[in-house]
Amino acid sequence: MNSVLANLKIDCTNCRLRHLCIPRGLSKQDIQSLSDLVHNNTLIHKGDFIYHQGDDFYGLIAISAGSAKMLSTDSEGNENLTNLVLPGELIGFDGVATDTHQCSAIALETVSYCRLNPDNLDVLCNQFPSLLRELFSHSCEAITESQRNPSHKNQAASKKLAQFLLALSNRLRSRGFSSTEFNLTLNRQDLALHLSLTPETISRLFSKLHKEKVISVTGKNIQIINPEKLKIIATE
Amino acid sequence: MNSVLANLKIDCTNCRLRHLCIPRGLSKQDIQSLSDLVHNNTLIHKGDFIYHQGDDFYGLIAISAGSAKMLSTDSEGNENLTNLVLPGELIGFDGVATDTHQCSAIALETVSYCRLNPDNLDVLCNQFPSLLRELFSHSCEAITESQRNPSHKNQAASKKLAQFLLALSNRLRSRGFSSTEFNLTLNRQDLALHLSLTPETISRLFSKLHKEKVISVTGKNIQIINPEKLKIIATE
DNA sequence: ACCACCACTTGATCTATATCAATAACTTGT
DNA sequence: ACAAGTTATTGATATAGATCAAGTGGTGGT
Repeated sequence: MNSVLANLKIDCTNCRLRHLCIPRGLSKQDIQSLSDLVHNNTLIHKGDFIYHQGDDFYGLIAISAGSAKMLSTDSEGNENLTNLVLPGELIGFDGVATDTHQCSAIALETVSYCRLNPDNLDVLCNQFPSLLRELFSHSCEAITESQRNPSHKNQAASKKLAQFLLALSNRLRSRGFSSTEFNLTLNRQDLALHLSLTPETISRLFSKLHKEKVISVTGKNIQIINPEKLKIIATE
Repeated sequence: MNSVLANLKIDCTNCRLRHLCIPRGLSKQDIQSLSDLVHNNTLIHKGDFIYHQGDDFYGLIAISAGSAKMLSTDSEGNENLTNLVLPGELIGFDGVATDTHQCSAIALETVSYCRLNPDNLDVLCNQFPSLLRELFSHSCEAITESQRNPSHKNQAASKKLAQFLLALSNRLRSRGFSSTEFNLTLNRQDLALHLSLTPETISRLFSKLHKEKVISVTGKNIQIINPEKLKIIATE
């Protein structure tokens, strides 16, 4: 490949997201080794599955662009939207313990991702205990997070929505995106599923917050107009 | 110590819980090394804290007898009962990522536990990558579990309670206890907190299930009389 | 550009569970 | 064994959000 595009090849050493992704805590040399083993920047489209619930463990996946949703269907057939995944975030942990994915990961828009497959993950973990240590720490953080702030918890619907919006805003900021205006890639149905509410309630809440000039809602475009007020709603 | 009690000294190689505890996946020799580094069988009483939220990471702790509750207070001061812990279960993961415990662990009755302190954990993980691998797997399982089956999720109160009782019954069975009759060490208030309900609702549900002869409730003693019916309630 | 479909909004009603309140049954300490 | 405090039960009422229903708007395909 002799084009200018060749110079744009992204690997882990020059990835803008490297401090948010797998290599946290690795040396520069370690990152190079990681980079050699990672499948870089696979591109998929809206609605495509990154992996399906029930699939063999597909490896650890860092979303480099776009967003995805994690969907899990329980034994009764009820769907659960466990997470919204943003660029720089890592998924695939649901396949580690059982070697079978317990959730599906589905693109909400065009998504680009990097993947460390299970074999290479083993190789790398044997070579660099610090990576495994990092992954252990990462997964412990996720447990604590999901147990301490369960978005499903019974509480005022407005509080749940405000907390979701503020958490999303913070995650976007920490990843270099605007924290005050963003595109909500989840639709009302998915958001309702995530917060254990109905689409009608979500819709009414958006209308109310819009009318009260706390946020501006135009379809999927959200602007946070009065973050202070939103924080009050999130805590009352 | 020249008494017969000396012969009862329990270490990881002869612990009845070894297959449920930290050593899953370790060789016999590895288990011996583990045993040498573990503080065995500390005894504490009802209401005592194993560690407090905010404490420095205290290590990984295996409950060998008795039960405990994990309590987490969020920034607004709301308490959350994230888990009930049974003998053979491992806690302390909430201190790994930040080196500070994000939850408190409190004995619900007389509790005996073994502890692997942070320094020895590091030593052991460097020596036996398979232990770290095991811990990583364990924590991934916990993430998946808590995201897939959020006990806080909005759904019929009777369904949440039935699911809780069945899950508890299964955990007890897998640890060699009776799955049909047990002592509920959580009080109504704690159980309400755990399921995001009120103590009044818990009480009414117990009365109803008792009247319908699904379970028998005498204070904290629970007998599961009609497990099939309970399963139906848990899924409807 | 138009049509058909799907997602979203808005309104009216219903219901499960919270809340408030009073009593009953345990615990704990002396 | 008793008193005092705590925890659990039971009842009456209020309310947030689900459900049912109808209408609106945006999107994608031909």
